[in-house]
Amino acid sequence: MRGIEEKWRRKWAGAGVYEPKAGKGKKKYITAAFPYPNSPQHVGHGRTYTTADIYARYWRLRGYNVLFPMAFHVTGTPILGMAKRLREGDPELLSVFENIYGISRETAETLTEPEALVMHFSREIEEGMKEIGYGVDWRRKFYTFDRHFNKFVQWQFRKLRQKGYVVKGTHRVAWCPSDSNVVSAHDTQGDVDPEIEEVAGIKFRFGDGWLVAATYRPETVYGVTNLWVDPKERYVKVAKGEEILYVSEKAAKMLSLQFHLDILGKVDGVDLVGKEAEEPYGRKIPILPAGFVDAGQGTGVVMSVPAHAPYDYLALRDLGMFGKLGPIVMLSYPGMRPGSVPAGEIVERMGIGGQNDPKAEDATKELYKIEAHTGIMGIGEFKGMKVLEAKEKVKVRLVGEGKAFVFYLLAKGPVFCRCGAQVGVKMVEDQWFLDYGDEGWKAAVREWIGKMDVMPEAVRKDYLATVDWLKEKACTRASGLGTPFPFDKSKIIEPLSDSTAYMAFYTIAHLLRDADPEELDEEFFDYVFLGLGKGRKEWEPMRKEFLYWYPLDSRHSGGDLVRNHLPFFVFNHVALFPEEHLPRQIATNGFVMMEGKKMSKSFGNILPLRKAVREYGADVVRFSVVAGADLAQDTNFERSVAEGVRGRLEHILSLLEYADADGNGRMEKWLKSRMSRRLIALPSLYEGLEMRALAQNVFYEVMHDLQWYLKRAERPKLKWFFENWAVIVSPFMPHVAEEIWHSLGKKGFVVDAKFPECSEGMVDAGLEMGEGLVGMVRYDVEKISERIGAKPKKVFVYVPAAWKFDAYGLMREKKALRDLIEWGKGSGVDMAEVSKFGKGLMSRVHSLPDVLPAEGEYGALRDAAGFLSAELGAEVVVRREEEGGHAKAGNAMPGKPAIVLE
RNA sequence: GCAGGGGUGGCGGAGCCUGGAAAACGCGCAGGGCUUAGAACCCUGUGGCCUAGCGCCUACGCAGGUUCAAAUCCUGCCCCCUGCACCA
Repeated sequence: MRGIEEKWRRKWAGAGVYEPKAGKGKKKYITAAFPYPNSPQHVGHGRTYTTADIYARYWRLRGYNVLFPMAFHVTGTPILGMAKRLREGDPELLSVFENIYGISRETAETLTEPEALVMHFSREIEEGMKEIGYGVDWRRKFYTFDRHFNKFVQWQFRKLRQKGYVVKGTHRVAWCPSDSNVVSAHDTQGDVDPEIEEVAGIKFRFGDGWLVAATYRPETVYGVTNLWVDPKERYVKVAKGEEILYVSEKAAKMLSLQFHLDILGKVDGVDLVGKEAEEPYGRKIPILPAGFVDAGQGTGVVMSVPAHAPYDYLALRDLGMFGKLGPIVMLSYPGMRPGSVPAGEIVERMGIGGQNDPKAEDATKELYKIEAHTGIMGIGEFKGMKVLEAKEKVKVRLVGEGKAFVFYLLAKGPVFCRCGAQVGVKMVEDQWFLDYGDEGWKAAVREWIGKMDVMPEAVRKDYLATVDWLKEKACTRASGLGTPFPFDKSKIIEPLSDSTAYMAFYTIAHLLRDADPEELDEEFFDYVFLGLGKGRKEWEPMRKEFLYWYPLDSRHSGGDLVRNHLPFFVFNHVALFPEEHLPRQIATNGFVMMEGKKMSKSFGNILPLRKAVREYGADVVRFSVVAGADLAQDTNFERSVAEGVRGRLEHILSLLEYADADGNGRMEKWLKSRMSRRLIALPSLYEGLEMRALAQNVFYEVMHDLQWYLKRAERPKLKWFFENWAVIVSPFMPHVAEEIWHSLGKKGFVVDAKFPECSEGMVDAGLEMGEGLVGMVRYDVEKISERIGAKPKKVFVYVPAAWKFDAYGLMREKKALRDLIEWGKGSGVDMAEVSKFGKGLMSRVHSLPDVLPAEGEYGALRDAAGFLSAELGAEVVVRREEEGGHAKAGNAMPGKPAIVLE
């Protein structure tokens, strides 16, 4: 198999089959998301590319000029970390390289620079793509750190800025103060996702300044009875602008990432205890000690609402002060007993001992859920309003009155960086954004998504939902490979922002090989991509190339890009190009699992693409990664299935010996009829990328047909079959198809052949029904033999009486016994029989299937009598019910002949 | 919390949009064929019961409803998966 594959790949390449010329006839331009070369590809990566390649190959067969290019996305930071770890000789990574990627230590030691690393994996991936037979136009290959490409991206950002879509502002990120770096989930201890949440810091007048309590429930300020501090912690007096605040020392450290704070002095928590503070509406409340206060979260000060917060209730009870202070019940909800204290009730119900009882956390969550979602405010300006709405109103009001300020902290905190330091929330100044929150831009994007083809269609909703919640996207990073940001060259454009319009760049990439990147200025790209300005003579070919290939006809990627890359891609196209150059279609697919499990390094179950190709052959791998499930679903790569595919393929190739002849007998007509059905159905299946149905129609069901044909035909004549099958299967299995094509003595390549035209006229439903009948009779006879435990010597098959066919047709049409009885009166048939027949059909009168006419049924069975005799090892006699001879003959129904065994 | 998707045999999954004989196709398993043997391949079977097949019964997360007819349409409930960003 491998020899065959390599032979055809070489011939295709030699003939430049996949290097289309612009400007000739109808075209299809198809791209798949370019790979990030930080590892070799596994079979999972193969799914998207194979899907796109199949799609591209289908359109070639339909006579389109098809462009399917590929490049490498080397932008990003992970590759920097990987190079660093290689430099340091990280044993874990070296082991992954050796055991999973198959890269020797000696080679790994040469890959300590990011550039060397990406080039190594790019070559590896490119080789793999060639080996699996993707019809890529490699002349257009580029890397996203190429200077030509950098110029293109910078042009793109200039255009976006001219439209006001590139903006500058502050931005909050999870931040490690020790590393001075942005922290994401894989940088934290325990891989905690550092989720940023907004909280209200409510100010309580205290001495010369304010004690600040952080809360998610600002609306409960009306129920506050006291403040909590941790007596064992140290607190600090700080200046935030004009204001003087008191917070815990640990909290101050975290807050200083968000605000400029000057530390003025220190005070021990225990010294705060017993003092008084004033809540925003003037009530004096005491400051009390509590053990549950976490000085590292929020501000280290907690406002106490004992009626609605189990912790506050418990801490107050632990102090023996419950009842002396409040409680103030400030909201109610359906099902709450009048006069009850919700926090007290839940604490009693759950039998919670004190503030250190772990169950207190569950009680808090449960009560919060009820109160936040169903609660109604009972006191204050917002009395009668839903808690859910009041929450926001109270916050805005307090902030407006200077009695609170908004800040951010990490949910589920405290979160720790791998280096050990506590992670905080930092406000980054001078951050550049792409303003995907711009309503005008969004509206245009929504409109275009409405017009585009989306496959699978169900995903359209996801795109629209994503567009709705998209807002400013930080588009630069401090480091990494890629394109320098044109308005601040010290920054690099981050990977999801430099990969949104590169499909346009492919159209000219091969013509820029020898160009000086410095000459690729705004004027150049304006002319080539937008037709602006006068242009120069030497730019003409590129302008033509772009105008020919654009718009992009189909974009392919994994479903994981639906929430980021793909909407960005639409946003950027909408911003840059006129409507006639906007993408026409997006197709996304699910993941590939390995033997039912997610592929991952830790499971050690990653099957590299090139290894799979070596083991099973390119065509088998291509088929296996796409045919197992519909586009949207996750699919499963199973070795047993791949082996099954390979086995069937070998079987089918062994039938090539029968490809020397054509025939026009009953069974050849039958096979042509079956195939014609598929040929007629296939275009819409290919165009809709209905992978599961395609797999059935070009492979599995074709096998079934062949098996029946081989059983029924005297001497197989498969020339016509192979001539057509080679073409329709070639998108999935181009190498095998090419081999068949040439063994038939065909000229040219099958990958360039014309998709077989087929007319309805070649479908013979009657013939197929007849064969169905033959199969059914065989099945029934075997069933009966089994039941009576004896092989028959003679089998009588009775075709029903002619009148039954008329009666059946009448029942199908009228669906009423009365009409049949009327008909029976004039037919001369015994009325008892007519009535019995009709009653038998009544229960399923709404779903009677189409059947052959009497002569057709008789003819089909008579023709197959010899075959049935041989199969059943008994003489088979086909008779008409009218001929009589056996009592059971009367049981015959259209589509269900009576059978008598002797 | 918000958004999106999903519950069908031993398993992966068709069927749902557009109601009309659920389980296509594959995997696994069982029996048989071909082989010195094996692998591969081929054939047959695979919810239960049965008055020889053409038959009956039971099944599509749970509970209702609409209909001559519901896996499919409607209502309520239960459970599961994915995403929530600056990152590939």
